[in-house]
This record gives sequence, C-alpha cells and structure tokens, in this order.
Amino acid sequence: MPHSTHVTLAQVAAAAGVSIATASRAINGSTRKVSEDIRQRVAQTAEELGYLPNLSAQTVVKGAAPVVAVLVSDIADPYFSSISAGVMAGAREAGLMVTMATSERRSEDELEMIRTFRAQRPRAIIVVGSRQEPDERTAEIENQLQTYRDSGGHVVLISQGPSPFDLVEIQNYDGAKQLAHALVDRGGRSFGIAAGRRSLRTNVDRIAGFTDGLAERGLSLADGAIAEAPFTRDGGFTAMTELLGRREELQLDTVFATSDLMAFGAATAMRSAGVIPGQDISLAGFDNIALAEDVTPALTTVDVPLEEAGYRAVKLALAEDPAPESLQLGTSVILRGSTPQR
Amino acid sequence: MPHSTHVTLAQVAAAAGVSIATASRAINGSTRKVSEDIRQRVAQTAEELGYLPNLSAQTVVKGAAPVVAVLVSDIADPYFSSISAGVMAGAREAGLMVTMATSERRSEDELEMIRTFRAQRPRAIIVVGSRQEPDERTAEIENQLQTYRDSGGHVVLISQGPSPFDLVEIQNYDGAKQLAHALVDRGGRSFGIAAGRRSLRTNVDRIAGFTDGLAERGLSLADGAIAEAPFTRDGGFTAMTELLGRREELQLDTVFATSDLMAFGAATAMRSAGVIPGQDISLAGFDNIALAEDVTPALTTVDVPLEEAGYRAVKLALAEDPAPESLQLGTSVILRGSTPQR
DNA sequence: TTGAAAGCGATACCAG
DNA sequence: CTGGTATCGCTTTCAA
Repeated sequence: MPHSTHVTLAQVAAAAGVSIATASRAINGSTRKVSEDIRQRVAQTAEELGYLPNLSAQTVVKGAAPVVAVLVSDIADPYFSSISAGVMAGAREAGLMVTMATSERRSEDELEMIRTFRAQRPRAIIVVGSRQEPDERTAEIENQLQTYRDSGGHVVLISQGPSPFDLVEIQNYDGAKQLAHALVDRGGRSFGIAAGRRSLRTNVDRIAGFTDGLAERGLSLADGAIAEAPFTRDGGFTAMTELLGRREELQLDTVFATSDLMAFGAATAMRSAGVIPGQDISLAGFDNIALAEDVTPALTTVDVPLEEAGYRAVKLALAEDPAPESLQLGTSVILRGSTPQR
Repeated sequence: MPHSTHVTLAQVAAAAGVSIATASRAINGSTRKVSEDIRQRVAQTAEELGYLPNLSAQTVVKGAAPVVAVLVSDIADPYFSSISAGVMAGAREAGLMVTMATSERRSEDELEMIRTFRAQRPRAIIVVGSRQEPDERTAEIENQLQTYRDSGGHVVLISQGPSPFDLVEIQNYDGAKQLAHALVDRGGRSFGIAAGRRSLRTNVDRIAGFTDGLAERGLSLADGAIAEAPFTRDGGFTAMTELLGRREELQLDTVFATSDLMAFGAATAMRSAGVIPGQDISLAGFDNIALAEDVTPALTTVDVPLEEAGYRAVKLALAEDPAPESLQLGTSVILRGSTPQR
C-alpha cells in the first residue's frame, strides 16, 4: 500500500485491546502505573505494528521538544564542527536531538534562525560564536533569547562575557598572553600579528592578551605590526602578505596569527614570498585544530578544548540552575616546530 | 512574569478581533484569501505580541515537519562537515530546518538515530557515509528507510550504489583511476597504498580504481603494497609506518592514501621515520579537503565536490520524482607538490 | 489499574 | 471573504 500513513497510538491501542490512555502509559511510562502483562502486550503490538511515537504530537502537549538547537557560523570550519561534535555527544547522553543552523556570521540570518529555533520549542538554544559589535539586530537577538528563556527555555552562549545567559567562555586573553611569554622565551623579539577582524571580540581578546604578554616581558609591538583581515584561512594569507610588505621596517622574526586557520593561510603566503615559516619567520596560531600538528613545520598554537566546550554547554543548559552560570575553559600553549628556539 | 507561556494563535486572533481561522490564514497564507486590511491588522498584532507559530502543532496537522534530517558518521571530520555545509545551504533555500545526528560508524547507533528521525516526521532523511558490509542491522536500517519512504518521506543516500533510494554518488573508482594515471605520468613506478578498512565500500572502490589505473599503464602492486588501517588520520599514520617497514622490498616511490586525512597521518609517519614526503617518497590523498593545499608539501589529491554533494542531495530529496534517481558527482585530479616529477 | 474525555496549537473543511 | 468546528496524535486529569 503506497503512501500508507503512519501507525498511530490509537491503532496500537485497538490492536492490543486497550484504551489509548493505557497504551500511552504503557509505552511512555508516565507517573501512573500499568500492570506488567498489559505493558508487555502493548509493547509487543507496538513493535509488531512498527509504531513510532509522533514527536510533534508529544511536543504540542508537553510544551517542549526533546531538542537542543545549535547556531554556528559555519559548520565546515573545524572550529565550529569540533564544538558541534561536543554538543552532539552531550545531546546524545541527554536523549535529545540536535537541530542545527548556520548564520554565516550575518546577524540578520542569526536573528532569523533564532526565531525559527524558537518556533520549534527546543529545550535549549546554544549560540556559538564570537561576540560582535552590537548593532540593531544584536539587540533584537538578545531580546529573542530573553523571551525564549522567560518562557522556560535555556540559553547558553559559547562566547565571551559578560552575558545575561549561561556562558561557556574560552580564555582567549590568558591563552594569548601565555603564548606571548612562550614565544619570547623562544627568542622572539620583533613580533607581528596576522589578526582577524577586531569587530569580533575573539580577535580583540587574543590581540590584547598577546600584546599584554609581550609588555610583561618588556616588549611592545611596532607601528603597523598588526595586519587585520577576515577571520578565515584566506584572511591569514592577506594579512601575512601585508606584513611581509613591511618586513624590513618591522624586522619581523615572529608572527602570531589569531587562529590556526589564519596561520595556515599565513604560512602559504610566506612560502609564496619565498619565506620559510619556522625558519625565516616563526609562526604561531590559536585553537589547536586537528591538523595543526600535521602541517610542516608543525604549528605552535594554543590548545582550546573545543569539543569539551560544546559538551559542557549542553550540560549547563540542562542543569536547571536558575542563576546564569559562567564557565571558563582553560587553554594551554603547545610548542611545535613552527617556533624553534632562535 | 517568569515562565510565561508562549503566545498562541488564539491570543493573536482575540487581540486582533478576528477568528482563529482567519488569523491562521492571514499569517500563513493558505489557499483562501484574506482581505488586505485584516491581513495587515493580524500581522501587526502578531508582531506586537511576539507571536511565533508552534511548529509542532503545524506538523501534527500537516503530517510532516519542515525539516530535513541528516545522519553523518562524525561531524568533526572535514569530509562530513563539508557535506553538511552543503545540506544546510540546500535546506536554507528550501526553507527547511536541519536536524543532525552522528552514528560514529556504529550501525546500532545508526539504526537508533533513524528511528528517532522517523519519529520526527521530517520531509527527508539524508544518510551520508560509505556503504558497509551488510549485517543484521544494515537490513533493519534499510527496512526503516523503506517504510519511511512508503509513508511519504524522501530518502537520499550520499554513498555508493546500487541503492533502492535516491543516491548521490562520488566517483571514487574513476577518480582513483585518474589519479593512478597522473602519478604514473609523474614518474611513479613502485606504489604503495595506505588504505582505510575495506569494510567500507569507499576504500574498496578507491583501491580498485587505483589498481586498475596502474594496470592500464602496465603496472601492478607488489605483494604487501596495501597496508590497511582505520579510515582516520591516525590510521594513515599506522598504515604508512607499516609500509615503511617494507620500504626496501617494495622499493616504494609513491604512496596513495585513500583519504587526505590518512595522507596527513602518513606524512607525519614519514617524517618521524626521517623520510621526506614529496622528496623521498611521493604522496597523494583523496577528497581535497580545505587544508590539503596548505600543508607542506601541498598535497596532490582528487577533488571531490563535497559541499555540492550535500546540496544536491537536498534538491534530489525535494524533487518529487517518483523513481529513485542516481546522481554521479565527477572528481578531478589536483596535482601539487607532494608528487613532483621524478 | 483502566478508560472517557478534555485539552495542546494549528489547519482546513463546510457553511454563511 | 470570514467564522465555527472537526481533526491531527498524544498526554493527562477525572471518574469509575
């Protein structure tokens, strides 16, 4: 029978010779109890008929969907996909589904996606991504999230504080500062930064941490030592090319790219300019994505527990703690071949 | 007011002084028409009250959720995250949400996830991943998908044929064959393969294509020239290490890793054995993931239009074509520094 | 313990 | 064009 419709609870109940109410209780154990033999019989016929509960119907009456919604900028970016992996692991443990959307870093899309999320009545909404410069939409987004929470939902940001919501925060500032120390220890003296746009807080924090770290060692950045470009692999290429144009005046010996992805682009830019990364100019990144240790030279970077961030975000969301909690995730410097002792 | 509940259509209708039916028609334009002024008024009050339709309620009556469900093995793997990006783009265009689950390559999880998907009544289910050796569960999975389709859903596999469902197929065999030709043209004579497990069709096909490609050039693989290991970055390391142990007898000059990720692991294995990839032994991968051109030496590989695969899968799912369609996605060899002329 | 019936929020048919 | 109402599949009082 083509296009047969789904098996419903009513059909199961009928086939088992019980009421719909009983069937419901038997299949999704409620508070009420059902005699063991009836439970068995219902379960059996449900199995035989291939019954699957209609999640939407359950959601309508229960008021919330067994779902956690995640908003990321770009799922193809290893940074976000690692976090997502953690979210999925957390959701799995909690018996929840995951619905995912990408904003491509456009706040208008972000707003639209969050509305759509809300329409779904998920148990939690997790928003991943750097805090941006506030604009008209940012405020409206926060508004949406507020009313979502007021109606019983849980919001977790994987971002930077301060925030009115639960927060999983990466220690960008501290990590960058430690990195600066380590690079100075390796003999770096004249630094450059291939930075992602400072409209993203992530970059602001990483730059500040790095600069302050240098200052604590009595060093400072020369004018024009920060080249800003899009926070992508190609941006890294662009920024590095710009820095190389000022190579002489800057006397560049070490470059910090504000993400591993940018560092990869930067390394390629170096090579196409005949500069050997790690040898002529040291290079460090941030994030410690999976491939950082496979490139040549292996990339010095700051390890960020991305998957854990996603996992903890789910836990936080489901914690039922009234007051917004904030979680700091530590980072650690990983020294590799791209920053040899000099 | 804490835990206030959601605004419902009834409330909007009341506030706008119209019937629920009219409000419904005004907000989600149905076949019926609504006078422009009433439409305006309803839209306005909906806006003011912050009304958002309850997707689940709509789904219950409509019979299907505005959702496409995607099952991947591992979202942190760039192969799958690229495909996912394409799926999300396609879904976005079609105005659908995406729910995602990971199976971690365990067929028991896969089965469970597909059941959960079905409970959601999505418009389409997309399963991404290599065909595996059939086991008890594989059959049950196919069963679930069958009955899902019989009840009006759409199933698309991004995998290998033959398949009773819509299929987006990567030309693994052809791509590997072309790669073999190209590598022979570059002067390769004694080949090794760092292969992922042959329990996955992907690997079987890539190995076969490569071997046949060599044969067409009058070459063949020596005994023990295929090292099999898990289809991961670490597996590549393992397999390469094994091949290096037989380096002398094999007289290895070129190694084909059945994925870029494996190639990265293989390159690292080479280096830790003091062998320089691209110089001492040529190395090629498969997939052309984003970072393949950023490693040193840049990795020769076979380009697979991953994002397009995801995108096309959604299109296929929504095409409303009764007969299962099958789509071949072409691949192309990308020659880079890891396989210099020798 | 079990069943009848009242919703949950929204759509769509059928009158008016 | 608009409104009343049956209905979708399921949960949960309220009685029995």
